[in-house]
Amino acid sequence: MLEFIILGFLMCGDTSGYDLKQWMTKSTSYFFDASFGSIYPALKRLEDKKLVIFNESVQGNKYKKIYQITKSGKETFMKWIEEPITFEKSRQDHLVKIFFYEFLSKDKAIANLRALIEAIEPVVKNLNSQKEEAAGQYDLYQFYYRYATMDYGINYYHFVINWCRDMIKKLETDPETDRSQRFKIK
Amino acid sequence: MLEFIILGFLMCGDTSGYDLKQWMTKSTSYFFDASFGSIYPALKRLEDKKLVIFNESVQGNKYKKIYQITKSGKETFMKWIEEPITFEKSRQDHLVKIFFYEFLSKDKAIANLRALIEAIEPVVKNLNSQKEEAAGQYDLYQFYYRYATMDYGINYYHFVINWCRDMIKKLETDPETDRSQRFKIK
DNA sequence: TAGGTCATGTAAAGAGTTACATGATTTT
DNA sequence: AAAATCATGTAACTCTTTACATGACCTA
Repeated sequence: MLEFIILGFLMCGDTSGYDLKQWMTKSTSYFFDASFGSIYPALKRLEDKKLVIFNESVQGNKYKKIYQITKSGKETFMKWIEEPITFEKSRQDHLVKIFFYEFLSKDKAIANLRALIEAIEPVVKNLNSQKEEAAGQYDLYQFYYRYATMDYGINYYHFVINWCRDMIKKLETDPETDRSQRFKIK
Repeated sequence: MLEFIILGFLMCGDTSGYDLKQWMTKSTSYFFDASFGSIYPALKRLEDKKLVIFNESVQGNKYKKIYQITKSGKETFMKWIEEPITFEKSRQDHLVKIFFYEFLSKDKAIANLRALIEAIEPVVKNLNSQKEEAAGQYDLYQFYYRYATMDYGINYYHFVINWCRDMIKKLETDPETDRSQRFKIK
């Protein structure tokens, strides 16, 4: 997966491993991210397979490896992008604890759900400002799909926040939902 | 994470490694799943830490290890469940290809988006019937949170499907969105 | 001149899946 | 009698992060 994403970014223009990470942080990190510890070895593998080449850019004593996609790399990428999208159930770690919230007191459940909302809110704000920034810089038509994935991200976060809010509301109005007493450790 | 989920299931009652997997498939697989290759070693680790114990259940020549949570296991679980929910950006693999769909022809993009919808639809249907099944068997109040997470799943899938439909509609009505010609391999 | 950022890379550890091995029991 | 399912377990592999190492450049 990571190797294809790198090829995708290189389809858009030559860049370094370091900058690749910056691009990911700015544009894909809300649905896909990678650390330097996986990016650099991935570039090495792509180089071994001759899907990318690099040119050393030296400025003073500072050097940079500028990677470029090869013809074979472009073909590999196009083959991948044309294939059907495989739908994998994605892990939603925040649901795991909530699934077992029957064991938590209602007050604590509400407090933790509120804290979750507060943890998500800055992420949406960040994504919103990224979208606005992108709107000023790029052509809406050419980057149609990127805008769409950003909208996906924003709406997905809103969905999670609204689901939490709904839950809090129901917990606050229904006096029957605290069953945690049953499970007190004896 | 897996170890805590196992403790959570054992909080609800004694069970075997095999049945643990069945429970996960039925109730958490749309946001968390694990294979036997991770469940059995996890049970072993929990046993080493004395958070669970097991009793051998022998019926004829067939044996089963029935695991039970210990007092220390319950305390470990309760400590975990009370902690704030950490929000991690979750990988949404289906977005990765779409992010780069500027390189795909509009026709192929639409076809692949339609295929994605068709891949998600049976998953929603499955989750819907699970929810109905659960509604008949369990107390709505006691399993309030489980219903809520199922609703999350169903609504999340609907969200993805609607986002894809919206995209298809926009692609079909707007003649400007096919820019893939630019990127043909020379 | 100290601390932050730029820039690349590696080693170890973590968390998981896939594939296999084993053998009993149940279904067709 | 064969095939599917029940039931446990291990070994190899994959993919990833974290932590570290190195060194240059930039800014307060």
